[in-house]
Amino acid sequence: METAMIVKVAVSAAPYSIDKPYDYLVPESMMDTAVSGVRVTVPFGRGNRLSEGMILSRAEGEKTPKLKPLNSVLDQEPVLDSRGISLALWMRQRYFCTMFEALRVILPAGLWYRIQEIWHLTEDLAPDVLDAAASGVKRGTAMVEVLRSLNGATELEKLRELCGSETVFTLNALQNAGIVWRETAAARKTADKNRRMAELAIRAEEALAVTEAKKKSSPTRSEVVRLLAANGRTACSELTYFTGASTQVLKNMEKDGLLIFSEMEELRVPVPAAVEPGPPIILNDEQQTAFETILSLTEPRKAAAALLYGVTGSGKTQVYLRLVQEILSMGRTAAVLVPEIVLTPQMMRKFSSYFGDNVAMLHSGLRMTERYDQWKRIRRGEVRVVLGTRSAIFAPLQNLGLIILDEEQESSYQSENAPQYHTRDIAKYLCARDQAVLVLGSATPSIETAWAAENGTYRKAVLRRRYNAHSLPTVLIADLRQEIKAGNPGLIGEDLRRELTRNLKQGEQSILFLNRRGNSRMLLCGECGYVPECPRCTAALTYHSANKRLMCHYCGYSRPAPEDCPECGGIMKQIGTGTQKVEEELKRLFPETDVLRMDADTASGGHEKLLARFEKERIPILLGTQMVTKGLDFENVTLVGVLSADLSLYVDHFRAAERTFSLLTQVVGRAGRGGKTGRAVIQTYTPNNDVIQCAAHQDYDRFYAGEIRMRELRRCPPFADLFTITVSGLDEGAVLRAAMGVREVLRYLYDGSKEPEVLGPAPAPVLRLNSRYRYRLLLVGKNNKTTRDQISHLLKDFAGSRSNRGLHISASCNTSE
DNA sequence: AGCACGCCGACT
DNA sequence: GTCGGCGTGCTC
Repeated sequence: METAMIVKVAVSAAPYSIDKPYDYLVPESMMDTAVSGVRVTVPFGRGNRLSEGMILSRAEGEKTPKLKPLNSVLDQEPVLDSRGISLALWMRQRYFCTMFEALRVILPAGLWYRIQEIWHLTEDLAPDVLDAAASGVKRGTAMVEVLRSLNGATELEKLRELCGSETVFTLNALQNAGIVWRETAAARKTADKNRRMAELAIRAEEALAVTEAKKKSSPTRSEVVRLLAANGRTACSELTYFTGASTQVLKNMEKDGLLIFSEMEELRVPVPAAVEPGPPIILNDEQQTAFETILSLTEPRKAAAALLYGVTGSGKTQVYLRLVQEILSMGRTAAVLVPEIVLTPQMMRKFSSYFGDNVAMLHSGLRMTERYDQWKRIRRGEVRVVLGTRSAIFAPLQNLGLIILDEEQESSYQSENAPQYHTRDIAKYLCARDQAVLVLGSATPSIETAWAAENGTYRKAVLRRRYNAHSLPTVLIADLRQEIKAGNPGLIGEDLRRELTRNLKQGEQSILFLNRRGNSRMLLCGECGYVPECPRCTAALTYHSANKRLMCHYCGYSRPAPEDCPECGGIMKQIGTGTQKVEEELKRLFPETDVLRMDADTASGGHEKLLARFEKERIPILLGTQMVTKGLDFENVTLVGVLSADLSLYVDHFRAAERTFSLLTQVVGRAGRGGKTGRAVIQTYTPNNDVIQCAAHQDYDRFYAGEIRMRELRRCPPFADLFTITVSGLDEGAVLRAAMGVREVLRYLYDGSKEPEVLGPAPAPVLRLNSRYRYRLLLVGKNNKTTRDQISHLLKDFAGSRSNRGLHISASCNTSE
């Protein structure tokens, strides 16, 4: 038996159904560098296409003919240790993703490479010799022509676009004949889409002349040129937003000599100014007790978790700071996670004032390179505290002693795209691994966390006193049904109007909150009722006033808003209860008053700026969606209005009540944080609803008592887990049939057992997304290894079956939506 | 998924 | 005869 050095590799090209460690030979030249935790490129599949991979382990083994050698080693030293590899393995079975998908979220984006295959014509061959040889290969002559037109070398993807599906076959045949050769390059992904700029390549008048002449056939080009002529150099992302031109359109325009691209350095994220070291932290008795309770968990060096239940304004941050100080003094490290860091500047300031260079801030605003640098600093042990959002949980801290999840109930802790990990799960895993303490902080804990604290799984520490001891706001529940009876169909009822008037008179500021995501405003034909819909999704297009375009919030499709109805020629009207509509109503009611609107439409310029304006210029009314609820802390705000509390309450999701309660409680807590007592007005059509009542009284305990009963009754978390299995594809009938097939498999599997229960298939909330129909099945049971393994098998079987060609299947557990 | 192989019918 | 369609099986 001949032996050789063999490595096990997680291959990125392997989809879920065939994901496993693949064995590769280590060539002599890579003997020193090909160790576990380094990334490699490997030939994979029949065509030996190059794929990225990561070495998981290495050992001497039998040399079988099947084994292929590694192609190259990408890292000089490992980017992941064995514990990181174990984490990826754990995520793989927990989130139904491939090993490589897990690795992709664990490592910082700036570290990743983009594999390029560049094909060259053999340079030293005379053209006629080359042609003669190419004519012997199927489609060879055409391929050679294409390559010649591209100066003899180009990327595989480009050739694919131009030559179709048989490209790889033809190239391989040409390569065997010595006519072309393949270069593979692994380029660092540095291009950030926001930094790519475009400008006109020729004089504006010339460019306009060209495109205006062809305006009929290529209106988008004409739009792009007009915008560039008016604005000069513009970011490609903006061009896309304002004109609807795809990247392909822009690329083609470059090719035709109309545009040139350039890269612009993104603005540097301001380095937190050197802050004065903070004064010693003095805790009040309640905080001290909470601090000691949690600290006592660190002593036996056994993994443990605590819920820090602290009402708004009770000073949770002070407790966090003290805990981190203690952990550092023990020689260990700490991670502090927040839902959205740009909204917690006070927290960032505090952490830098107490921990200085010892703390690394990780948030989405960082440039990829900056993020990568922070990662390197953490890895080298130069940083011992990390403060950041969701993905900061993967910061490579050594000797971890403490993880804090602030506002642990926030849905932003769950990733929206595969793998749909929840930061809390990862934190639990890491704490168990490192015998660290997990602190879940919240004024409105998730029901699962509160349950675990109730039954003793978590310790519980409580802060019930508001820090500055000012009283709770006076809350008024306004009954919108009365408004309708009184013939006022508007969005702002009498009570709210009265309170607003009072605030305006007193020169105090107000915040109005529209309990709805984003800004949804549609166009509707006033005559025939036609509503423009997305051609790719089952969704109405929303109207954006900033660019006067209709856009799809799901897939990004956009087109110019028509003035007349394309069906009947009638005049198009704007409808929807978005913030813009509220703004108009406010203008009617208070014509003299400034209103600052903050939503998805206006926030592109950065909401910090808007918030700063609100505070500085003392603009009387701030109107916004979800984002106005978080972290706002303004002395002069004495009135908060919730326009329609029902909007998020009657949603078909087991978390609807929890979210609404949390949202309303936070909003109400915004009022009167200065010396003055605040007021809150909650408008609703169901004033007797328990959730709204509890939120109005800031009564979490009562809310919890009611909700936990409901969860048990309905078999929702924490009493059962909800697995969602989604089947998608282009043909609705095929998707539905396949989903029914999956149901049969599950029914058969669980026949006779009480659990798990199988529900569905039902259409997804957005049935068609990006031209794909989606049907879902629900599995109600316990998220344990057995069930996960069964689902995993099901997914693999499904993907492996011929009859499911063109269909896709995925699974997730307890996810939002 | 992505690719090659191989087996058939419709053309030069 | 050969081109290209699609069904089938494999990925170290």
